[in-house]
Amino acid sequence: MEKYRALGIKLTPQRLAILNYLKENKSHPAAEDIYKIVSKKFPTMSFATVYNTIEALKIKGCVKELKIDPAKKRYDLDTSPHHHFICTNCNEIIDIFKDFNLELAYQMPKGFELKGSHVEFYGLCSNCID
Amino acid sequence: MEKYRALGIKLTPQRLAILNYLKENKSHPAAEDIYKIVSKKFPTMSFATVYNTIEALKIKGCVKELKIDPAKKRYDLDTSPHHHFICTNCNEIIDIFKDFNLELAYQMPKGFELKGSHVEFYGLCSNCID
DNA sequence: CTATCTGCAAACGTTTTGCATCTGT
DNA sequence: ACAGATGCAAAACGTTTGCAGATAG
Repeated sequence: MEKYRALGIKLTPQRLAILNYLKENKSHPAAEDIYKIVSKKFPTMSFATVYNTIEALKIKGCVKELKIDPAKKRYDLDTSPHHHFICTNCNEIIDIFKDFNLELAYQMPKGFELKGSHVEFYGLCSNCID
Repeated sequence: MEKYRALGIKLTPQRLAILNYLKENKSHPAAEDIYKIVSKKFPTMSFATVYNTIEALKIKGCVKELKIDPAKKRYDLDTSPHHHFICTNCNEIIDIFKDFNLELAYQMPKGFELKGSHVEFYGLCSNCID
């Protein structure tokens, strides 16, 4: 937690609750998921605070925004490079930690600067397969 | 064009213009881009028609919806399997035709059914690199 | 002829914003 | 003390919907 303070992020009780939720929850929640849970503890909390906190974390590079779910942005506290599987039925996202060396496998055209890559696997998760 | 009629899609003048635009334009346009251009020819055309046409094409598998741009859905008339590079500055998307054999490279956990994958490369395009 | 499409406007869900008040450092 | 956060409500944005009238096949 000192890590965040050192980055110049003010640690309000609401923010601590959001951070705790993100740490304990690897389901890559959307803003609404965060709001639903954290507002149980802070009933007056608003969406603005959720978005504001995420924005602050994003700027400091402490949160990644996932583009995998077209309906809403989802967030990942784990900023280490990894990939994702998304269930086309229930939209559950699971992490995939494996390096596919794609930057080596593909040579960009001249004049482009390749910074990274992300693989999205899709299919059915074990809950949806029956 | 007969291809679409055969699929049971009615080819109205608006739809023909949308299809032509998508065919001639490989920039993976969003609904608004389509609307802006096609409504020059059909000034009374509405967004509903753009979305309706895209929906019809999607259902028939003639268009893919890209999740690469978090701000808005973008569409691709090329439904053959391929990947994308997105410029983190201007959001230009370019096609990458190469098979990385990712389905073979990664074994999903038991109980999951892997259907496919998509790689998103990101970085700076040649226009934004200076 | 009729199933389907168009165009308009209103509704929707998510995200952003303005602003007065409050609070962590 | 004060930069920056909160909470509220309104607005913005892309997308979806309902419906009356029009049209492709």
